[in-house]
Amino acid sequence: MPAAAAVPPSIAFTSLLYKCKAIQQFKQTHTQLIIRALNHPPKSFRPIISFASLNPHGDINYALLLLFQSSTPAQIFLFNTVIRGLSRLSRSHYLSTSLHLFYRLIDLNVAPNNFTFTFLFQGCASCAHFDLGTQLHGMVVKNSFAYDVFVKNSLIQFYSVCGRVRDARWVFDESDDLDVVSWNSMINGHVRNGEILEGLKLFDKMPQRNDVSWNSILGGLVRFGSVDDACRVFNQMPKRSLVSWVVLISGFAQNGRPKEALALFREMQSLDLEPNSAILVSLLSACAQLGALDYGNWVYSYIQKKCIKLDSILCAALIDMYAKCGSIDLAMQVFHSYGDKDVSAYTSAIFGLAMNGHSIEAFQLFENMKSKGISPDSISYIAVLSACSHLGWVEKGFYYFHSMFDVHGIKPELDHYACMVDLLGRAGLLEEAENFIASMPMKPDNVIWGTLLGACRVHRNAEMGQRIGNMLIESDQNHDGRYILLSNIYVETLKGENAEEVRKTMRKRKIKRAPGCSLIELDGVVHEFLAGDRSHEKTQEIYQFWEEIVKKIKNYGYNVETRSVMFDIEEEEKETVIGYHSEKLALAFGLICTKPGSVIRIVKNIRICSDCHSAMKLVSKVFKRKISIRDRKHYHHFEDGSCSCLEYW
DNA sequence: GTAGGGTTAG
Repeated sequence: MPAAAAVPPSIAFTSLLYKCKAIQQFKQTHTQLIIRALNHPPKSFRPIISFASLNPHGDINYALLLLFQSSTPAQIFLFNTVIRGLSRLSRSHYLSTSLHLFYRLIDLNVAPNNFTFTFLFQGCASCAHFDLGTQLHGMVVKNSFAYDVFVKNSLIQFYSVCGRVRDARWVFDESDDLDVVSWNSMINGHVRNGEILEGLKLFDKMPQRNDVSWNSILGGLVRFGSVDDACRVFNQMPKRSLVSWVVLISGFAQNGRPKEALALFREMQSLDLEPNSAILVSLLSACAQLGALDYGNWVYSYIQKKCIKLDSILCAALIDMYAKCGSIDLAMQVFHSYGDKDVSAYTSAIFGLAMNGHSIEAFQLFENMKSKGISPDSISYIAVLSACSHLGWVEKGFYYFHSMFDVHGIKPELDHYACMVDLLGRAGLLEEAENFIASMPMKPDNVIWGTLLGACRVHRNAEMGQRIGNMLIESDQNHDGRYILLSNIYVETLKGENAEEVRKTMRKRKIKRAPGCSLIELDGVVHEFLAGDRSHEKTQEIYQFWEEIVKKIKNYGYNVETRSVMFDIEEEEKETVIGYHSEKLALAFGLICTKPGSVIRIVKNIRICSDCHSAMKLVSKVFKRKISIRDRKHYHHFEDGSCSCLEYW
């Protein structure tokens, strides 16, 4: 035998276990240990239980098994390690297991210590288990572990997460040995509960600030204050960490300011800072909002180049970006190439298929997901209901709506009801939609009524439209879109006077109509057009070319359709206004600047009008171009004279 | 070969 045999294998393997970094290495060593040492020597328990409990690739059940199999006397250290691992998993059944271990310790006459309580409070915080946490707090006070600053900090965190900011503050105020983490936890407690001013007050009083405190304030302003205030704080910060960039970039992306998100990222790049996956998710969301496919492609290639792990969030964001940029094929390529599909990857793909006019495939994917044993969640139901809506499949919609609770125990929320109202409304079943709203177990919100109002317009129901429209503009006076909808319903049902009344009210209340705006990306630069816009550097060319386009498509039967224009302008002017709708300018620009045969992609902030819709169909035929337009609600892929929406919109 | 906490993320 070689000289190494002199070292007893159990000790040799135990020391090897400490050195393992990767799961494969750990498993191999572990297997060898079991084979060569015939069993787990007591000394090997610590590294194995630590790895199994705490490593992301570990196995908490294995740790539990070993803990209970051990014939040596119970050691508080090992119990604490497993409780710590359980707490991290943030699932209530794991929290019960932790509690079970805690009582077992007491049964065995082993005293829990300050570590035990810290980990238990972390578990209570991650499951927001208020009752259990307060009971344990009582024990902590009795055992005077409450003097440990770690225990106190975990209590502050626990109460804050449970929304009990007063209790958290009580722990904080009672203590005289606070450290920087206590301050940060308390500031964050105020901020996450919407008490920004309290958070700021504490921030001002803080003896020393590190970047975590700044980031808490920054995050609070993004969530509950304003992104502009957050910007000001960002500019004042003595030192920014990666988290600061994450917060502000995602703040822009989530508040409908995608261009600023991209601009801030550019600034970050100029400082040679590398983005993490949270930033990439925000960039993808910004690209999705802008329809910026080239930029989105760049993000994807960056992920591949830097070998950034494609987790399920990043994967879902990529699928969403491609789908919203009109490239459903690329979206599905990402989806299929992703090995570890979870419900969010499926949901993004189902949404993407539905929104791009492939509802049948969306249903198939939903069924396919279930057959793989992945349970649909509340959001995936919204995706599949929207697929029903795109096809006008009312019965199927109700089938899914009922199966949600009956089969999967998911209670329908406002969004699901809104999908159903949209489905019924678009299918022309307006009264059924109204009855459905009346049957809701919760109070319908304005989004639901707005959905029905939209359906009233599509189906020209002036009576119901008037009733609901008036109710809506009174209950939410600042929403410009609903005034427009109502006045258009009047115009289209030949009730010009009523329409004029709506306009008057709008003027009196100083409500401005949000301008229609279209975006088109060219070589990574996003160009923006408003209706009748003359600010683009190629304006002259664009307008001239549009005139040529109109001449050509008129030969194929194009007639300017002015039905959906405001009623209070002359017929001739209507033609001019409608003639230069933003998507037409973007289209002309796209035709001038892109190679023949390439796809033209446009994103519009409001819904496309019927005149633009028929013009696009003809252009796709006459100029032999695929045109994809994403409007506020739907996708329109125009090809050879027809549209993927099949006129159902 | 006995450890622990605070900020971000669809």
